[in-house]
Amino acid sequence: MSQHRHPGASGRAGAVPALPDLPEATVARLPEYLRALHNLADAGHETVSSEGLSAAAGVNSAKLRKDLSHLGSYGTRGVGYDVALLIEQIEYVLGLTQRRAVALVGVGNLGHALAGYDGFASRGFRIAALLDADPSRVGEEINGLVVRHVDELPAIAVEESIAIGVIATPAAAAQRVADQLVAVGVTSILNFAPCVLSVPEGVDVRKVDLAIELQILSFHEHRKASLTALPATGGSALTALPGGLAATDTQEAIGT
Amino acid sequence: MSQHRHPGASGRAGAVPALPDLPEATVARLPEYLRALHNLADAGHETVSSEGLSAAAGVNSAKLRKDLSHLGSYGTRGVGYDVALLIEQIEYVLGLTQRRAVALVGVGNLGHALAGYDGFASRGFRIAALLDADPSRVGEEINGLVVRHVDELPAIAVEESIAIGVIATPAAAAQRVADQLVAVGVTSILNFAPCVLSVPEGVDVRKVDLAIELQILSFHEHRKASLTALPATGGSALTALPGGLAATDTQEAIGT
DNA sequence: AGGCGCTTGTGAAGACGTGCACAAATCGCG
DNA sequence: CGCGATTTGTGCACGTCTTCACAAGCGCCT
Repeated sequence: MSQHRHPGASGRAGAVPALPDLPEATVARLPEYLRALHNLADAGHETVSSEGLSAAAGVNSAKLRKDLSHLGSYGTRGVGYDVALLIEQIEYVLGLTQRRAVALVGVGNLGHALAGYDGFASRGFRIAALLDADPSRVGEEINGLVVRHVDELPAIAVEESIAIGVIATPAAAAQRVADQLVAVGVTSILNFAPCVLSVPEGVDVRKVDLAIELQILSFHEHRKASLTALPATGGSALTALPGGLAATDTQEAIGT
Repeated sequence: MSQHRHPGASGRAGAVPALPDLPEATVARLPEYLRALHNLADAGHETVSSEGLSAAAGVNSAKLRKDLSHLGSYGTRGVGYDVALLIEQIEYVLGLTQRRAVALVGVGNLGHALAGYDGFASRGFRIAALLDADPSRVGEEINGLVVRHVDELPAIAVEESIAIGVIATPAAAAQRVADQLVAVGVTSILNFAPCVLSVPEGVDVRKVDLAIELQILSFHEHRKASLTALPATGGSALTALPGGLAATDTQEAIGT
């Protein structure tokens, strides 16, 4: 790409696209901010303070300001952030200005649901292909897309320009699919199969395991149960917990 | 930490086993270890070294040892860990020794898939109720369970002892459902709706947002693209990256 | 124009997580 | 019985993330 002017332009002579290498923790929160911003925009807000936005996104306001400061100074002191401008900025940084094609492999139970999930399209992704290794599933039409055989992947990768692969197969098949995706040049994979994937350097894999989330909750349940079973150390032990139970990823008691 | 207290048989000597408050990062990895251990057990292994297990789980071996050390000393120097014993220990700590009842609210696209997902049952969870607010969906049978109206929640919470609530509704309905779950005593919620939930203190909420995962991958795609587009500053900039691209949560190039 | 209230952006400190490197411990074998 | 090979458990240093607290900047009102 040549000079990719930021959406909002905003001067800064010939500034490079200059994706500042954001902290990973910040990157993980940007989509949340983006969603909150869209909600605010729909509600008619033109500007929002860090306090307001952080509340809508469920994070600490200082954290939000620091996160946003990493992508440049797009706020106005005494006023807040311009909602529309911030949306453009975040979408640019996240690479959402171009609609990315997603190949979904495995149209079983979960794959079916993913194929019909609205959230993808509304966030700038386009499911470009549905694939499965089971011949009996090939040909089925889901949500306007016909399921094709996974061996057609090379051809499909040429037709559509696949940017991201989603694996929703059983664990036993996941590694093979990953290899096939990598072979056709896919460098980002979202893995729903409960297994570890081995991929060459430069390929990013994110994993989502629904059962793991439940197990983490189970731990906290177990822990809470064992705590309430202890009448000792005064009731304060339970009510005075500042945020000790709070998990890194777990949103906690926000109050109203 | 000298006296090993086995989950099942151990004598529950008045005092609660006193779950050592594990670092949250450790808790999040335990389920992964558990899965790897089950695989090893199925493959006939009786013991496993930290090196072997960490490879199977896709983590650093030192990290694994430190994680396991938090739950006590269950390894044997020079030998490794007893697979069966470690499975018991982790399952105990995670509270999986008792099968927990899960209420799934929202049987739309995603809810349907979750209702049919094998991974829950095989990990010690039991979907005890399917609920929906849409009367036209009530009565439908999915995987042997009949969908009931969400207003029946109080009754159901008494019948079954619901430990965890799963929200798979549209975002607009999620907060109301969360309130209903909290009202019947649920203190752990897994939220698939793309919104922030507000819950009272002591209630744990974990969120899974499929679109967010894709957006994070999109960022890395965008970043990789902008890097390869820059021939300047010597090729070293690209090849010399030690692990700079590596994401905290993203598994990276494990090589073979 | 000047002051005042509000909000951003950031320095600094602390909490947390990670990974190296090594001492301690165990087994098997001669 | 002792020795070496092996592997766990952990002290320590380093990097990342979070949070507080506050100066700098902006707009509005008088």
